[in-house]
Amino acid sequence: MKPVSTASNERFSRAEQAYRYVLEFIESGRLAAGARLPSEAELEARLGLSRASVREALARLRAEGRVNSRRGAGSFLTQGRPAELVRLSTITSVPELIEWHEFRLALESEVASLAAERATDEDIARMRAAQELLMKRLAVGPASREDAAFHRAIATATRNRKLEDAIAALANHVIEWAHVGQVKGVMSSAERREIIDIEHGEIVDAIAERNPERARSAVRRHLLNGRARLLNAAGS
Amino acid sequence: MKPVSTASNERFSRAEQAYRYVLEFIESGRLAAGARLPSEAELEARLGLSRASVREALARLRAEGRVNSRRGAGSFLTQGRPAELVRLSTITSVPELIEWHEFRLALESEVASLAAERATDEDIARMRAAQELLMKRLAVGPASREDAAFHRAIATATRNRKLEDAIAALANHVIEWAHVGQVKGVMSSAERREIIDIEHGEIVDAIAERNPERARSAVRRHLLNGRARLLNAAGS
DNA sequence: CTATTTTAGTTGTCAGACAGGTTGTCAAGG
DNA sequence: CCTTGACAACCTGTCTGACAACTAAAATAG
Repeated sequence: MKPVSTASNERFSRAEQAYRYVLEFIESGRLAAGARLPSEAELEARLGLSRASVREALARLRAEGRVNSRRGAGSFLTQGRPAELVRLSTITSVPELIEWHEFRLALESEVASLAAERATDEDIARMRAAQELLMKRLAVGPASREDAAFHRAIATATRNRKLEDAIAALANHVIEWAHVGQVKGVMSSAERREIIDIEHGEIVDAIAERNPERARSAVRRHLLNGRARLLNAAGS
Repeated sequence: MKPVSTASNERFSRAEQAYRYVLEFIESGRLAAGARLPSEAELEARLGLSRASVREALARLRAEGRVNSRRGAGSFLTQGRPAELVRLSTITSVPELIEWHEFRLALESEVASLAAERATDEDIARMRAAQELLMKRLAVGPASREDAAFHRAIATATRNRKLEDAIAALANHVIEWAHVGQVKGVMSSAERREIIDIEHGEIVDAIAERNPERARSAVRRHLLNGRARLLNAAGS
């Protein structure tokens, strides 16, 4: 049953042969956007491979977003673009930093609201723990990682993987490039620490009390204050 | 008023359950970079799934570059991380569709609010034009592109390129995969058209009025209604 | 101690089967 | 005419069991 291996073919796994075949089929343009591609059984027959190999190839194409499979119906070409969301590129200017900051604000305020609706007691305990760790580290130096971890702990409570991933990536990204704005400034580090403690505390309290609106505005205030701190140091 | 529960739903495919399990295992940090993950047989036993499902999950992780497998040896974590925000990959289940929908809601409501603060008269004219085009096309058939264009017109007014790009990508993505939910509705297409017309009208009016809060809640209502329409099979 | 062989464990692939969902057909009834 | 409902054919998702190809570590022979 197995295909006579013209030994040069054996450099690719069976699954990869199938992958290349389908990919070429797609990119040759023989299929319109959204069209159905041959069924797994059909490919199996055409390629002389087992369904497992064919399915492995399709799984890869699915993960790459080129193909979409619907049970009972078939596998279809994805219409339009290959689609990434947005790339986290290097930040080179203050306006760009602000753009990301707005992006973050949009996600985090909604996240806080959702967290207030869905957080378990364990979630809230984790937030408090993260906050405590952050303050402890902040007492002896910078603590970007811990700050990101705190925001991530909130995102976890939403039970939404996409939001969680985005928050984690964004928090890291914005924090990492914060040096584009002049951070060191008007405020003593002790002062900053105290403000962060208060603001984070308000966020967690609002979530603990299951108050979505309060959580949303607490986050909003926190991030807007952070932005103001960032900018007015650069401004004056 | 209770939100649709996204967390405990058993509607994840088996392969996706496995995917999420392994992904969480990876990201929990219990594994060093380059370390070996549990064998397929082990995962099979832990999750109570068949090897086929486990392999499908691993295939996806391989395609995403998080894992690489060596025959005879095992599957290993890849070292180093891609610095993307979040990838718009295949949507395979209703809960996943809802996750993206929530993501979109977070961005779009903030976008509407910013648009209300910043939109020029030209921006608003463009929104109205996009809306008109959408309704015209909707009269003769589906008009996903035009719908996405409308939402993008709003995003443009924020003068934030990151938000604009993300909105465009997300609107396309969610719309494109909408078939995962139950699209066929209790509602006639004429009814749907009218509702969309009204809801979109409210959004533009709020922005034209320069009323951020009203714009935010109009978008919120629009998207939540859209989601309800999408999921409608379970509803009422 | 070194070199070789054995052995247990792991991924890749094959085969067949069934479950659960979709789509087009077609006849009955308005 | 066309709508409606049942139905059959088809498709993907998943399970089961098996074997082949390969690796790495243990066991063994020198």
